[in-house]
Amino acid sequence: MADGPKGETTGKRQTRVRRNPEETRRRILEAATEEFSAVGFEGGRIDSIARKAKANQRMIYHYFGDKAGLYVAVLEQALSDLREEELQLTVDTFSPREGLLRLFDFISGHFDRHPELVKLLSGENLLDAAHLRRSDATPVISSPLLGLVTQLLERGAADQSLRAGLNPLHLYVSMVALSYFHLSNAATLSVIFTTDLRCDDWRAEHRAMARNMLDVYLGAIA
Amino acid sequence: MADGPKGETTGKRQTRVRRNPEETRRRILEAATEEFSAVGFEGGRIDSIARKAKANQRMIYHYFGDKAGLYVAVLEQALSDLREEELQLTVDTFSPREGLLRLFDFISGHFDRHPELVKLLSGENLLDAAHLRRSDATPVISSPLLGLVTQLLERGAADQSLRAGLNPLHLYVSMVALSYFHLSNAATLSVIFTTDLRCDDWRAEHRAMARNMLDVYLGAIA
DNA sequence: GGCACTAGTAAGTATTCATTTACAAATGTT
DNA sequence: AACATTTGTAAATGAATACTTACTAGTGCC
Repeated sequence: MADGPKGETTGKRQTRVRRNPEETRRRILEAATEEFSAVGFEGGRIDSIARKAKANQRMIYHYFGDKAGLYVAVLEQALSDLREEELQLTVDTFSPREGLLRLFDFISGHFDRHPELVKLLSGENLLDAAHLRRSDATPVISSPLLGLVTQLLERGAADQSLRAGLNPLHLYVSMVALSYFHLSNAATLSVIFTTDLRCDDWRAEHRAMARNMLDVYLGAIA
Repeated sequence: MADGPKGETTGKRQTRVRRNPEETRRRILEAATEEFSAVGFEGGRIDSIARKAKANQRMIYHYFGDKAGLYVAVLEQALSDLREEELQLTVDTFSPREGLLRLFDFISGHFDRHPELVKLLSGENLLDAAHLRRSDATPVISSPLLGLVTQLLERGAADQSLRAGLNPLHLYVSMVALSYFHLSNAATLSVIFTTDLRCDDWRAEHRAMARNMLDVYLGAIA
């Protein structure tokens, strides 16, 4: 039983909520995603995350080990979510060109719907992917989408609707560049060009223009 | 005159180097550029910057006010350097299409030669351009390159080598996307795809592919 | 019901960090 | 030469921060 002084704190304590380890861990992860995507790893604060999660700081160390462990878990969760959606994609019923355009639509749509992923990836690159390199969850971060690009390019070479010998990784990186950059760098671009690159109209128009650029290119590499 | 205890420190002091305020300020700015481009604003450390600069921490506050002031000065310097190079560009003697390709070559070349600018811009976007917004050096951060894009598109519309009505900012942002993303996100892409996107061969090939994509697109919007 | 273990709370600790204080030396001005 | 100002050094300070310690309460198992 508690001694005097400590017994006093018992009176101060609010009644504890029922235990729910999965729910606590989930809330911590969600709060950490919000925090790290807003200010990056070094800007993130453990006490701020605990507060947002309505959990004790101790629980962060209990579930994740340390701040870096939490951050890696956040990255893995975000990349795992992306992978889950990528695994739903099928492009078998489309022509190679249309299939590639559908992949572009998926990529740009996913980044539009998940600005936190854009921020997390940008932040992790700032740190030279030092934390992601430590991840041992390779299967959850690997992207099946490159495989789809490869398949489509092979199919296009076979039916001669696309030129043979195209490098899928180069094409993939260009497609992602056209989907990602206007989101990731919207803040500085808006300041430098005194134009709001964040409004929905601008973004929709930009996606359409970028999609058209890709489409024209795919038509030309026929 | 020094009192007793403090007089003792005189004996400890190394002989001071000759004063050179411009040189000290330059070394601090250079060291801060290195530090902030490596780890971002929040990851940057004043003592680390002072050490790299071979200057006293006090001097950082003397010249720049505070950490944020130093960071803004770093951003302004980097953007001013870019602007200086952009102001050297002329595309008057080129066809609109060739002129735009030359601008693409400039953009991608500048980012290749200045990886610290890529990191600084990515880092500042992570912070929602909060520091850049505070900059009052608007003339040095504004980019003349968009004006060149605009001129070329207008000239192309006039001589009918390019379609009329194209939005210069959308085209500009796409051109920068194709020049920047493979550099800014090379770290995470290398981990996810277990391919080194940092080697020179990969980058040269990627630039050529991206340039071709732009070229094809410009040909198609004739 | 008792015991062992885990989830969770509250508070504390050591270190880090940006910034300031106090002062000395170099330099410019009179 | 004396004085004023600026550049620069060294150390200190207060706040922030990640993480740990000590403990309590909830839960599972026997």
